[in-house]
Parts: sequence; structure tokens; C-alpha cells
Amino acid sequence: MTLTEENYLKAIFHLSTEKQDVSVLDLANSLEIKMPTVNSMVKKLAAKGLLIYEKYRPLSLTESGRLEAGVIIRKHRLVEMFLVEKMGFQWDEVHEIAEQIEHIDSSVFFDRINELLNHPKFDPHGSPIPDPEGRIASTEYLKLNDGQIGKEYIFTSVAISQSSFLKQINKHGLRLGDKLKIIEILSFDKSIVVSINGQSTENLSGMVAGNILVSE
Amino acid sequence: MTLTEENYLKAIFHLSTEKQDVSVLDLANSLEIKMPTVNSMVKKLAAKGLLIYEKYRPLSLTESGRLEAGVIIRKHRLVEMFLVEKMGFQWDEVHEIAEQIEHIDSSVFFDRINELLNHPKFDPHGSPIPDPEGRIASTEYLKLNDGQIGKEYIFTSVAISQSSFLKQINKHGLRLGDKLKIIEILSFDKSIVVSINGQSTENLSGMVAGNILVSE
DNA sequence: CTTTTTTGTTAGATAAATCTAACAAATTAA
DNA sequence: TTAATTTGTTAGATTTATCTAACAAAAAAG
Ligand SMILES: [Mn+2]
Ligand SMILES: [Mn+2]
Ligand SMILES: [Mn+2]
Ligand SMILES: [Mn+2]
Repeated sequence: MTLTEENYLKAIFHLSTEKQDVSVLDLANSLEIKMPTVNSMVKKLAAKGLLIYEKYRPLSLTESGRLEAGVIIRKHRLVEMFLVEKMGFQWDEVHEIAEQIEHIDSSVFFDRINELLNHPKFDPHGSPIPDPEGRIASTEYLKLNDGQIGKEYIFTSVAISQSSFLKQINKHGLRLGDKLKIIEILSFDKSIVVSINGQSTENLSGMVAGNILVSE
Repeated sequence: MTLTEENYLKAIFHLSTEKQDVSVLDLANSLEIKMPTVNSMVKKLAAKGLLIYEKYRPLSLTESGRLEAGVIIRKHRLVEMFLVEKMGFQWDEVHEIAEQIEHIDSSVFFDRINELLNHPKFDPHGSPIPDPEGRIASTEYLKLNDGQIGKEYIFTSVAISQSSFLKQINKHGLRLGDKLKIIEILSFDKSIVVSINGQSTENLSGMVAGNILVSE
């Protein structure tokens, strides 16, 4: 597989977890590539048996396509974990580097990272690391802004990797594993007031809360 | 610069250290790319001011081309050192991985490797690591088979990175820093008998000795 | 139910990096 | 010093991944 094909598969995979129907336009927007280019690339991926393509129908990965995507996501997340745990990077610095290193073709390299990290199950953003075959554990995370007032949740993962978002999470004093209790949802802008580990309280914008993933 | 351009520059750089005149054919052989392709690529690199090209004349890098090559070689060698020192790889396993990682575009990544290794000056094969601007220290290494009988040398570096060669060096029980005394040069096949640190003796073929670099 | 807007497709062009075939210059051998 | 060989160049084709322009289908709005 080429780097380009790997990026298409990964993008389709990620879009599928956000919305059940993935369109050519979604893919084009997510990859910042024009629709006709995407249209011809998905035909090519379909010819390789990695996705199902029928004119004017939503795209979907085949089992094989999902596993191929999973293998790349595994490499990405292992690298992110290595950068944080073994090389001293912050969680907001690693995504861009991992976007490149995930395409390195060397099983010994990623196997060694996996061993040095003691076979981690999650990356620094709380996302699950697929197994070596590309199978990914399904997670039952809830967006914080879908939570109920008065209930306490555990901050388990983040939905996006944008550095500016992760830095803002830092600013709010939030860390994975924190207990977040929803105190109040402000009617004016839908921002959410949470207590953090029963100690401080913070006001999180809807945009921030929508990318905070929690479990019960 | 594209990955392809980086590989051309690096190849020209390395060929220049082996022979003063680098031809289009040399480059084509070294990159395993056909001559007409190389011919048009060198014109392109010349247009970018990275090398001097005149029809039917040997190729040579400009100062700028040399520095660009040096920067890539720096990344390659830093990575090799990191793989050996921090990730537990053997010196015969790292070259192929470094060939890929050297193209990663992230100064923080390579800066961090450099810091974690305490600004190393040499890679695991004894090759000097260029400075961040791409300037490379000139080395005065001698090929072992150009040495004199009875003289003792220090095994300082290897001329090639092929895994099979490095494994054979291991088999001979040789390690960088060993003292090698040339006991005898066998007239039949030009193989060389050396004593290693005054302890054991080994017979090294001309092919092996030609890739062992020593200093006095 | 039309009309408008959005989404998707086709056709054809372009740039990068490669190739083969043909030919020309330079070098080496006879 | 001519002929043969090696090396280098030109011309033109191919593949991959991209684009724009034009058109067509589907979905949304009126
Ligand atoms: Mn990431
Ligand atoms: Mn991540
Ligand atoms: Mn190397
Ligand atoms: Mn090396």
C-alpha cells in the first residue's frame, strides 16, 4: 500500500466512527483533497477489495480495509505512546510526528516499541491501540456534553488530536482519569460547569465538552 | 525537498567521498534507477542550485547541496544511534529503518533524539554525525587493507552498512575501538591476518578488510 | 411537485518520477 | 587512427496522485 492509500483508509475509518454514513464529500473535506480525486481513489481502493463503492452510495470499508486501517492506527498510537513515555514529549506534540512515522515499513521497529512500552492498550489520548492484526477494541465512550447534570464521569479520552485543543485541556487543569461531575449546563451558550476530582470547578465551552470523552 | 530529491543528494554525497568524480552512471547504479531518469533529475537539482551539471561532465554538489545532504545524513545517523542506544537494536539492524526515518520532517523530533543521546558525535558504525547545519567533520580513516604489516591500528569505522557485512564483522569478533595489528598479508588471495587487542588472531578477506576503516 | 442546492461523476489536464528506444559523445581497444 | 565499447542524452510513453470544468443525480427547499 502507498502512503496515499494508507491515509485514505485511515480517514474513512475515523469518519465511520463519527457518523455511520461516509460520503465522498466527507472524505474530500477530511483529506483536503478535491472530490474528483477522491472519487477516482475510492474506485481504486474498491478494486483492491478494501472498500465497497457503488455510485452515489455511502462508502464503507470491507473487513480487510478495516484491518488494514487498524494496523496503521496501531502504529500511529504506539508511536504516540512511545514519544510521550520514552522521549518526554507532551500529549499535544505527538500527533503530527506520528502521522509521519505511522507509514514506516518495519515490523521489528513497531514490535520493539510495543515491547519497550509493555504492550500498552491505550495511547496518550486514551484511544485504544488495535491488536497486531488491526482489530480494534470497541469503546463505549460518551461525549461530556451528552452527560447528565449531577452525574460524575471519568475523563477517559479525547475525540480530536489538534494541539490547540489539547493545550486548552491542559489550561483547564484536566487530565485523563480525572473525575468530572457535571454541576450545571448554562442555557445561554450550552457551556458546562464541572467539578474536577471534587476539588476545583471549571467552565467548559460546548466545543470543548463535545470533544471530551467520558465513561461512567 | 521531496524524498526522491533527498535520496539523490545523499547518494551523490556518499559517492563523492568514495571517488572524486561522480558520473551519471555511478548515480544510476547506486540508486538502482535508469540513466535517463537520473539525467533528468540531476538537471532538476542543478536548476535548484543543489548541484553543478554540465553535459558529459562529472557531477558535483554545490555548497548548498552538500549541506542539505549533510542534514539528512545527520538525521540518519542520529536515528541509528538512538535505535542502538535507546531501543536495544544491533548495529546491523538499524540502517534500513534509518533510511526511512531520515525523511521525517520534524525538527523537535530529531532535536529530542540528539538531547537524549547527549549530542553524540558518531553513529554506531563510527561515522561522524554532521552538525545541525549539515557540516560534516572530515575524517582521516584508512582502509585496513591499505595498512602496513606489523603496524597496529584502531578499528574506528565501517565503510558500508550492509547487514551481512556487519554480521560477519560480529562473527570475526571485531568491535569498534579494537586494536588491530596486521600480522601478515597472504599473497594468494590478499586476505589479512590480524591480531585483535593482542589476544586472538583472525583472517579477514580482502573484501572484508576493504570495508574496515582504521586510524592510527 | 418543481426548483434550487448539494453532492457525485466524467473527462481531460498537469506534475513528479519513472521507464524504453534511439541516438550521440567520449573513452578504450585494436 | 579507426573501430568498438561505454557513457550520456533526447524523445516519448507510463503510472500515480492531483487538479479544473462541465455535467448529472440526489436531496432539500419552496
Ligand atoms: Mn494522533
Ligand atoms: Mn492519539
Ligand atoms: Mn546507515
Ligand atoms: Mn551508520
